[in-house]
Parts: sequence; structure tokens; C-alpha cells
Amino acid sequence: MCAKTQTLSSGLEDYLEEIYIAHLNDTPLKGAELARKLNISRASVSEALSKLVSRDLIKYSSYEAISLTRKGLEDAQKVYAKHHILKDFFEEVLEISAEEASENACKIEHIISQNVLDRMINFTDFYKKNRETIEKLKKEN
Amino acid sequence: MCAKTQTLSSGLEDYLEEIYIAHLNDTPLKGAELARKLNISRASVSEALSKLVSRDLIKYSSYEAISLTRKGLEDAQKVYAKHHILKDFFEEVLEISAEEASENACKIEHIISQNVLDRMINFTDFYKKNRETIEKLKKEN
DNA sequence: ACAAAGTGTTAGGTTTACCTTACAATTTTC
DNA sequence: GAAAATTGTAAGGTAAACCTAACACTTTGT
Repeated sequence: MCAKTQTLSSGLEDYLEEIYIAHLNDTPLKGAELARKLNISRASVSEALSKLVSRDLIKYSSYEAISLTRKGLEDAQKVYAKHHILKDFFEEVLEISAEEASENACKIEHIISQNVLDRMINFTDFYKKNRETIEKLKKEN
Repeated sequence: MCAKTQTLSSGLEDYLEEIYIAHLNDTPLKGAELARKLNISRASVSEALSKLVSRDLIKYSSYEAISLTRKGLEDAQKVYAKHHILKDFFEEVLEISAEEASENACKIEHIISQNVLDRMINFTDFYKKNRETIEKLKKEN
């Protein structure tokens, strides 16, 4: 009856994130396509989708597009946001390439604490606003 | 979306790191003590140590202190360094508490790319050298 | 020295997240 | 409206990393 709120494994978060990206792009996403995107077998995706359904994070029937429940949407947004906070910090502050920034963000997004992320948002924001001053300072050293 | 790569598993890196810390402290470390430190059963530690021995990263015989091979020492130093680069950045730049900085570093150290770490070293260094100027700049915003 | 305490290993189990194979169900294409 | 292609799922398997229980071996304390 009452839905359980468990923490999502890193793997399930990846599924959810990819489903969310399809949602953002307004692109219908089926299991097989998700399998291709994540480079995982259709069988494994099938199992994972069952888990997400049983946790009330997605709606899904065979041969139809996957959709997010309200709860699933919220969770996905959180993961997606984490990804971008990290990616943005890596790119803007550390000057890492978009690709490498994304690869690192993909892994770290599942384990970093919210507090660190919050500070990272502020810091990246500060950095962007003062980029010229800071870069001048760097050259002076 | 998130491809996986790993030579030494995150778990084995943790064992190695703890062994290295004992080495730094010049404290003999046996399996049982390692198990206590990592909060893992003696049985699991026994298995893990066998793996580390077979990979030529440690030397170990029952009832004796664990020691690092040259290769093991190098690997351990790398992990340990990663931990401190991250911890230092979290503490010094993001002003995270020592404890939380360490907790985050513990997890991230196993997955972050060397390139990001290198940039992080430089950035933290820059930040420390220009702390006052940067903090003044923050207040101005 | 020898009992108690501590340490190590084995055997067998669990969980998680993958996999392949094979088949069933559905959709697409001609 | 079939044949072909695609999609989904069930069954059974693998591997990693942990666990407990039981037992054997070693060290310690008196």
C-alpha cells in the first residue's frame, strides 16, 4: 500500500536519468532503445524497469513508451541536476573538456553529498561572475 | 550513458589504502585489525588479502603483519594522494567540514579521472595562495 | 605450560547486477 | 495480411563482494 522510499542504486539512477532525458527531448523511449543507450542487454533493462515500476517511479507496459511518475520525475530531476552541477563545475572552473566532465559527473553524481553539491553551485556561480578578475589573478602568480 | 572501467576494484583500493596508512604510522597490521578498521568480517578480509597477494600488491602470511610490495606501495600512494587532493579541495575551497570532506573523498577517490585531479591540485593551490583576495571578491558580490 | 583469547580459513549462503539463449508477442514493411 | 524485424521476458548462469558458522591454528597471560 504505502510506497517504500529506498535509496536508489547507482544503476537504477542511470536508467531513470536516461528516461528523463528522453522525456526532456519529448522522444518516446522503449526498453530496447534504453538498452542500446546504456549498453546493457534488453533482458537486464527489462528487469530494471520492473524494479522501477514496483517502486512507483515509472509507468511501463510492454511495447509502449516508458513514462515517469511524479515521484520518478522528481528523483530523475535530482540526479540530472547533480550531473549538471558537477559537469558545470568541471568545465567552467577546472576547464575540463565537455566529454571528460560528463564522464566524471556520471560516476560522481551517485555518491556525492548534497552539501558538497550546494557549495559547488555557489562556487561555480561566483567563478562565472568573476571570471576575468580571477583569471587575471591566476596570471599574476 | 555511463561506461564503466576499473583496474583495481574500489574495495581492493580501500584495503590497500588502509594497509598504507598502517605503513605510514609504522604500525604492524594484521588481517583481524584490518577487518575492524574497515568494518568487514575477517573472512572477507582473508579473501581480499589473497587477491592482493596474487596481484603482487602485498606480502602476507597468516599471523604476521601485512606489508606492501613495491607495486602495492605505488598503487597505495596513488589512492592516498587522490584522497587528499579531494579532501583538501573540499575543505579549503568549498569549506566543507573535515569529516564530510573525508567521507566524500573516500568514495570519489576510486572513480575520478587523473586529469580532473591534476586540475584540482592546481586550483586548490591557487586558491590557498590568493585566499584573501578571493574572499574579498566574494563579499563584493 | 597450558588455558583463554585472538586470528585465519573454509564452506556455504546472500544479494546485486549483469549476461546469453531461446522463445513469445508485437510492430513494421512490402 | 504475411514475412521480417523488433521488442520483451523467462530461465539459468556468472562474478564480485559481502556474510555467518565452525573449526583450526597461534599468541598471550598467568
